[in-house]
Amino acid sequence: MKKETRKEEIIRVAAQLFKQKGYSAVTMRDLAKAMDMQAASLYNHINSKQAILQDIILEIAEAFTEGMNVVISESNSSVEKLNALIALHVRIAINNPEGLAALNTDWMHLEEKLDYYLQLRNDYENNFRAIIVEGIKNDELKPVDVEVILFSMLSTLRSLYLWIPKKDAIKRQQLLEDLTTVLIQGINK
Amino acid sequence: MKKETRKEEIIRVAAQLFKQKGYSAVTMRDLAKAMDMQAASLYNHINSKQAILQDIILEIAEAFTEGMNVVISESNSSVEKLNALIALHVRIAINNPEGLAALNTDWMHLEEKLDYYLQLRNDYENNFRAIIVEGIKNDELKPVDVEVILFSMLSTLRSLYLWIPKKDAIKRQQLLEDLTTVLIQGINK
DNA sequence: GTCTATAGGACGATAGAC
DNA sequence: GTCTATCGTCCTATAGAC
Repeated sequence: MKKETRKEEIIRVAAQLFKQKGYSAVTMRDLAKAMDMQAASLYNHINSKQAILQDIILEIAEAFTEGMNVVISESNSSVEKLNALIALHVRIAINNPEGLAALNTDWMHLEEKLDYYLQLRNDYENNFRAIIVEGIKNDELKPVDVEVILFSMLSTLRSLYLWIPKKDAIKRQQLLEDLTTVLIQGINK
Repeated sequence: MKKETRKEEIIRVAAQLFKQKGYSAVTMRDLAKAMDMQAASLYNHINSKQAILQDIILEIAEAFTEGMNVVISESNSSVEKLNALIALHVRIAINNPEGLAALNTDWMHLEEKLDYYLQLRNDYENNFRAIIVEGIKNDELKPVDVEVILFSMLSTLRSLYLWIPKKDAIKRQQLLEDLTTVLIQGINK
């Protein structure tokens, strides 16, 4: 494990604050206070507040894109692909819940990089949708409206960052199994 | 239908802006521009920016509390209660998607009313959890971890405001039926 | 790499004329 | 009920000393 640079530390602490209050409500003075330094000193490590947001969001968005490509190329059945996507979301949510919070709630405050982010998100959703369509076509999934399935799964998976931090390590292992059951098999007996 | 007062109009337009950029990023000058008036003039109708947020969020939070009380007193089986809760969320999301956005993403910017809001939300979640526990106990639901079921259902239902506006009226009627299938029966064939 | 000082502008909100 | 003018504060970011 490489030692964390000062810049990485600032970005990590910023993500924590963004999760609590949102990007717009966090000031550089707030961030400086949490880092135990003066606001002006932050600018020796980062270029702007906006650049911090870009770092946080784009790193995760690109991890999802990469993960999706692996799932598409390596998994076989549609249900297998959906299982792999659930695992992808759980893994990223455990690794970086604060960054995911920023991605989910503050993406609209991206400036130059907004279009790039929206393109990544759109591609991801289209790939997710195609897997569901395929699953219905080959009779693996119930013939429910594709958009409703997509919406329900993505809503749950995108909210994981809110719940993961409340679970201890043991329960997190169980989470993946239970979540797969609920999302794929339903809760009705 | 009563005619909309100027105050109600301001609050409605504010909710639209809050949904787009979040409470902190919307300025009174933004709101004034959307209302086609000067920022100072807003203060003849509302007391403060904070008071607008309170109006939007607490009205919806209280509607959920009232809806939950009706569900608990009127429905019989656990699955029936869950069906009624899904319908409650769909109804409120259709009526006021902008207000729901503020409730979901800007509740932490409530000041004096924050504790009251958190109490309502906590009571609501406890009632929801009790219904799931009851359903597992009387063998209506699969014995999956209660928190995972609660998390999955609430995540989907709380995100409805993002998807409802994208659907036309016909598809909205279908939404309730499909959503119930997905959330209760699962998607696996 | 951190500090003090501050530029230059935007913020929420009020005063008072009409 | 809306306007113009403005107050006092806070914002992001830079300059320059150490």
